[in-house]
Amino acid sequence: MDALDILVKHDIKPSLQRLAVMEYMLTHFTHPTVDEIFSSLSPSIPTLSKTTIYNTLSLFEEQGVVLYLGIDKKNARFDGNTSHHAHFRCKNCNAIIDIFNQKPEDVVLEGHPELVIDDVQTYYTGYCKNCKK
Amino acid sequence: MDALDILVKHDIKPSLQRLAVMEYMLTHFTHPTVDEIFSSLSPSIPTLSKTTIYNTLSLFEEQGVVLYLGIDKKNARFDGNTSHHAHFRCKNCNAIIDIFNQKPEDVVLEGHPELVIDDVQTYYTGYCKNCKK
DNA sequence: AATAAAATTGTAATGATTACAAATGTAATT
DNA sequence: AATTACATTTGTAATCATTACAATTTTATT
Ligand SMILES: [Mn+2]
Ligand SMILES: [Mn+2]
Ligand SMILES: [Zn+2]
Ligand SMILES: [Zn+2]
Repeated sequence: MDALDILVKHDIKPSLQRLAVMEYMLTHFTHPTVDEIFSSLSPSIPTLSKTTIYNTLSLFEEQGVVLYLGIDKKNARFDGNTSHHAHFRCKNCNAIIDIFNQKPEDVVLEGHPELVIDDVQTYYTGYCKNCKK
Repeated sequence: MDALDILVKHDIKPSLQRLAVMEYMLTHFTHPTVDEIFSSLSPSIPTLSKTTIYNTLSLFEEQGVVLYLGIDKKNARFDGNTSHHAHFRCKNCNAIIDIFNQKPEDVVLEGHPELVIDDVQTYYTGYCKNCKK
């Protein structure tokens, strides 16, 4: 399913800018920052504004087509992969790595029937292969 | 174990300000923000500076006596309870609730032997008892 | 008491995010 | 095709939590 399909399916009008951002998120599962997305798209869309990136990602997040990651203290990170997975951040190089082999934590719900849980994010912190030792 | 014990055990010189912050964290497991801590302590320590709160919490976090929580998009949150537990944030009232009955996720390590994992934080988002429906 | 080191304080700088109004683009209507 | 309404984008300015830093105060050492 390509960028256009995803946008129309979520009732998001597929403007040039929105398509570009969606396309970027579907081809870069690097959990990019706003600046990284802007810097990458800016050359091909010379009139692009950083505000549009903020607006677009905010809209995408509301509609559930991207994930907001609060794993990085400095910048917001976004993930075009909305399937259930956790994340690891290297304290040294700040890389964010997907952790797919995680057990679903829905067992937790048992203990808190009074809470309505919409989302779960698990963030690991440590050192990646290149940075350890 | 009281505030003084914890500080000396972690080689943190127990100044008046540090003791006050530590004492606050041990009696308020509400995951307070810097402002909340400052506002609460400021009356009794009139010369207190907000920078000191930042410095102190940063030192405490390095020494592992408090936990930094990145669950809140706006402000940093801190937790005087460093035992393994997850957190829930209500999208409406922004309250942060402890989730204790969680299975340890160390099973995840099996799938990523190349990573050195120092810390895990799990953040749930949704609506609390008062705010749901 | 004098000196050195550590901690605190106040103020200024930083920088990511948000607010907002003007400009542009798109769709509907006559 | 012109007009109007509406949605989106853009640029700039404001916000505000956090950090940097130098001056001051406190504490330890000689
Ligand atoms: Mn991911
Ligand atoms: Mn807690
Ligand atoms: Zn690394
Ligand atoms: Zn609530």
